[in-house]
Amino acid sequence: MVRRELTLAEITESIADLWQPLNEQQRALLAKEFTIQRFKKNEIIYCEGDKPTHIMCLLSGKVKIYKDGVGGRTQIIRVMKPVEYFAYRAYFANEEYVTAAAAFEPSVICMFPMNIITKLIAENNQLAQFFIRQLSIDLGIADERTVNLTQKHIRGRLAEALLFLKESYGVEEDESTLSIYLSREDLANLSNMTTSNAIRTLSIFAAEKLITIDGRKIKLIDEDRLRKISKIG
Amino acid sequence: MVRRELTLAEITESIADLWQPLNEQQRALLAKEFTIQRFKKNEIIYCEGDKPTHIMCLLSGKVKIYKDGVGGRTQIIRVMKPVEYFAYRAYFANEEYVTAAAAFEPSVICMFPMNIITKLIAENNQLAQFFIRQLSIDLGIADERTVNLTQKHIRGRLAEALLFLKESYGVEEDESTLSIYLSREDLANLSNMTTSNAIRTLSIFAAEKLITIDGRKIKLIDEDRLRKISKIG
DNA sequence: CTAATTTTGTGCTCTAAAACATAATTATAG
DNA sequence: CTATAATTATGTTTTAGAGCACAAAATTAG
Repeated sequence: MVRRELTLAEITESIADLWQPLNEQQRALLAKEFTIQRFKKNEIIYCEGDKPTHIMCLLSGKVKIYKDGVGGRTQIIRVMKPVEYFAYRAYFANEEYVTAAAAFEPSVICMFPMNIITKLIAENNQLAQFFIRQLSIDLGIADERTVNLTQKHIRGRLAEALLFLKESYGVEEDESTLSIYLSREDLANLSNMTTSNAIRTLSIFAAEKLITIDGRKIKLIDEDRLRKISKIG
Repeated sequence: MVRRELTLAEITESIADLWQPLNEQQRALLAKEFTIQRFKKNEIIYCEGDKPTHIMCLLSGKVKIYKDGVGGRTQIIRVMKPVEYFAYRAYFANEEYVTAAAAFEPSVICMFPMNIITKLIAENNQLAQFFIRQLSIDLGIADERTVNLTQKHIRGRLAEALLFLKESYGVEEDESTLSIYLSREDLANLSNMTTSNAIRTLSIFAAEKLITIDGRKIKLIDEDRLRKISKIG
């Protein structure tokens, strides 16, 4: 892959949510201040406890937001796809990060200093409303997720994770192979189970012809039934 | 208890977070539009699936935000104390409620139409920032909670819930009896466990002299150890 | 290419917590 | 005040899922 520089035009097209509400002067300010950073596969983007300074926009690649809990277990809280914004919550709440972020795949991230963003928010109400909306959506997802992760059984949680991955990252040309190739461990951390249970349950799903597996390639065969399994828990 | 009408002065003092950023004209608009509603113990305030129309401010009483999940189980997502705002997330996200709310105790709630609030947000940036901050804080709590509820063991979750209740609602004059008297079922729904496990674990805690129980009165005796149990999970 | 390491797959064991059963209390309703 | 229902308490059984062991396969490093 050629690592040429992205042009300003390409970037501003990508970051529309942030860019569009701004006037000329505000855009000039933002254009002057952002930086682009590249992350390798599995590279950590920020850690729990770090002080937040920048809002990040994933331009390309795939990113996980996760949290290490008790007993060496990890929970993937959400996943980011282009062109989504993340890493700003803690700053707004005036906290350190309570989560960490890492790249599933090689990723390109655009960073804007949060002090600029708060300045822009203060003078641009549409931008404020963008964040209100985004945070509200994410909070709803978090509430939903809490209940699903705590109440559903393993099969339900894994089925849900597979459908969620399809929804988030889409499928390949065959219309059914997930476009993201996760390790069994990541899949387990997404669905709140041990790695061996993720492996086992995946095998069972394959035996039941709900999916086919070929290494990390997962193909959803019977989505209706997966949806049912996810629903009933 | 006398159910006299609250005066405007009393109310505006209570709702400072919302009121304070506003100018005279905005305050007049808000004062004209709010309503006060009383809820009996255990009365439902709104249901999952309802369309959100008002932001609510709990003036007095105690409220739970909860979610019914699979298999007849319920998860208490958060609890409200005076003078906190709630029930606005879904409106901002342009969704129906994904949670329900009910009164733990007789409660008085001040309701403001959300269309007025959005109008005020559009013209008052401080108000917008209040919501950004609040949503950011709540999202951090939700992320934290997801991991605690999924990874900690029963003892850890119950200890955490007890400490959380102290922090949220405080204690009586003896400095150690929780000011909220929950049913064992509510306690279980708060800590993601069955009612019998809440009862059992509470008894064990009492036997270990971590707490004393007298009906629904719970007294925290050894907070340090409770904190340790909560921490290690 | 070979060795070392990581990831995946399966089987087996063990345990935390759910599910169930049954009293004993305590509220609530008529 | 009594009857009914709900809540609390405890004991027992069952089971979902964690934990562990080990082998096979796939990556990665040298």
